[in-house]
Amino acid sequence: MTAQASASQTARQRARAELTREIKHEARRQLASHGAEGLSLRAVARELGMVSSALYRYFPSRDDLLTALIIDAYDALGDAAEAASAAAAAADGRGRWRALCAAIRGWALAHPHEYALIYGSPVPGYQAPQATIASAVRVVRALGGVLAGAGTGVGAGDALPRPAPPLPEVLAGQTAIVADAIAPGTPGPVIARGLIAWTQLFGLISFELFGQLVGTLDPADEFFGYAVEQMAGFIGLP
Amino acid sequence: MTAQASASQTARQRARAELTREIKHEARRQLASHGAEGLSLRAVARELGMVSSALYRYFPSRDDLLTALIIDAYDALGDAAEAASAAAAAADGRGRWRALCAAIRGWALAHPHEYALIYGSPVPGYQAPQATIASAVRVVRALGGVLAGAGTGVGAGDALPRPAPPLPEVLAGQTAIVADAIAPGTPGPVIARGLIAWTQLFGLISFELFGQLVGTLDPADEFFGYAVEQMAGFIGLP
DNA sequence: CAGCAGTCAAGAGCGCTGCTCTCATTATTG
DNA sequence: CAATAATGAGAGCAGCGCTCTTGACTGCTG
Repeated sequence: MTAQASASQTARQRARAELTREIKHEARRQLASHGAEGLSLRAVARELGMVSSALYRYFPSRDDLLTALIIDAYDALGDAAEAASAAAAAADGRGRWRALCAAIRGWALAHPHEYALIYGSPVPGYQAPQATIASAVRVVRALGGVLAGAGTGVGAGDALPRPAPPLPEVLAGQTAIVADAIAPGTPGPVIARGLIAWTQLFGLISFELFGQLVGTLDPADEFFGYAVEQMAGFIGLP
Repeated sequence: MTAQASASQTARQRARAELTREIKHEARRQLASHGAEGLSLRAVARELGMVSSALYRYFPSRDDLLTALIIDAYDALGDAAEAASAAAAAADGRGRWRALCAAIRGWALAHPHEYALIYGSPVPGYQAPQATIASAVRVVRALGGVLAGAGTGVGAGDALPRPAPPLPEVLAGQTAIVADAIAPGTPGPVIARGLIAWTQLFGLISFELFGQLVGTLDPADEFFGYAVEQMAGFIGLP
């Protein structure tokens, strides 16, 4: 119920917003160098020249600070994905798929700890709040954009490289929900294959980042490119 | 240089082995209830009725205890995979693939924290020692066993549902190394597709366990089954 | 059989963590 | 201008991983 317009905040409000940003910035720096487990409120406060207890005026707990970083990370990845999707020609489904995969992997390699924060094992007692979901769905929606033009043009699911078996009941309902959210009107089997490609994409990136590929597929660039093309065929992109 | 035969250890040696096992057992219990981050040496010692410093006689650091748990987890998963593979009929490639996937997912769902320990984000400063790799490769080798009978019978990579493009140079070398390790004689494109299926399998399981599927594919049983069949076709299983 | 070397659990203590509470100061509001 | 709310500082609590020292115990050897 403040009479102030949001454009002209009070000095205190501006200072608060500024400090909140600085705290997140410093926390992200520590996250990048020491990982989520090494993120310490006291160290952040120390670096900012304040005392640790003062930090609790801005984030009520360490988990809340982590949640803020998680949302920021989802949004940063969502930005990268949406930008790559928008830059690609709408008619070239496979090209857009390539660009999208490359953008996602590129962001992950550039921000490994932030990627681990959102796609790695969740911190034990930590339950992702509803607020993160809206940001998390953005990258999935970008993938849905590719899917929308995949199977529909040439006659529903028949364009798939192999005849797709009909979906069992529960799965049909689930894919319908997903379709409504990310690619309305897309038939269930196409959605299902897209979701399989989605899990493959992030499974590969996670394996690369988390060290499952060392010693074998170590420079994973070629394998990643190969997988992207194979999965493009798998989801029915021409 | 002890004159004792390993079968008849001294009382001290047996006591040491026993306590080492008990420590790992209690640590695994805490891991299952509080996660890796919540694993506390002091709590383990407390539960065992000893003082924390005594525990350092058995594991020089918390990381060493975690490493022991990681190796145990890889071995447990390897056991489950090998048992499932051995139980399936050798001639039925797709049946063996199904059994293998089900066994791996089943173990993961039954031991989520241990799964997160080995396939989740690695703890920051922690570098997986060489000793873990030997155990980690077992489940991959089990998957290779399925692959060995996949594309070879009907004429190399031509049995694949879609013509597989030739592998780029580096990837060809990498798949050759992998083939030697898990499925000797298998052509590169078959190996590459198998590795893609591998990343898809674990990507899906990780998504399910780490909460990326809640609200959409939440009971993931049907989707998992569908993905297994689709990937079976993808890697060329009849 | 006595003595000695090696092994062990225990205790105290260091520096760190997240978090809470109180208190003085400052900015905003009626 | 005075009341109110927000803010930062400080002290303190319980917990953590880890180190070092101390005293007791075990099993081998002279």
